[in-house]
Amino acid sequence: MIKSLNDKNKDFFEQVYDVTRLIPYGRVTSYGAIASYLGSKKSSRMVGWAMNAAHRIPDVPAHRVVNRNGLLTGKMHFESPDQMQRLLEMENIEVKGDVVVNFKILFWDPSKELI
DNA sequence: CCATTGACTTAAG
DNA sequence: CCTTAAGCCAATG
Repeated sequence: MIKSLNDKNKDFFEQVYDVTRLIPYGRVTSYGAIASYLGSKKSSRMVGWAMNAAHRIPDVPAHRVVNRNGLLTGKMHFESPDQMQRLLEMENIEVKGDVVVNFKILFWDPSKELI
């Protein structure tokens, strides 16, 4: 152990990354759903913050995480504002007016679909 | 150390 | 439909 990163540093964030990686292709979920699955539904803000920090992690499909209305609230934080929508459309997810069409059908709830 | 902000959500008016 | 307010908690100034 040379650098010894803080062991506790990977509590909430790491779990968020894990769940996010498990989102199936062509499906989406919400910050609240992830937060709820991890225990605190009201910590959805932290999920958003985790996504912000997830930029350094290539395996985390942050574009599959939207808010509870299917709105692409985090699109501003991508390389370009239209990148998020583009990535979604690339997975056959239709986006209209920054909102995921059929969001409620494409919605992937970790606490229900993930065991 | 205190204040503000934010990729959120829910409730109330 | 729009505005406040509250709850949550890390990061930033």
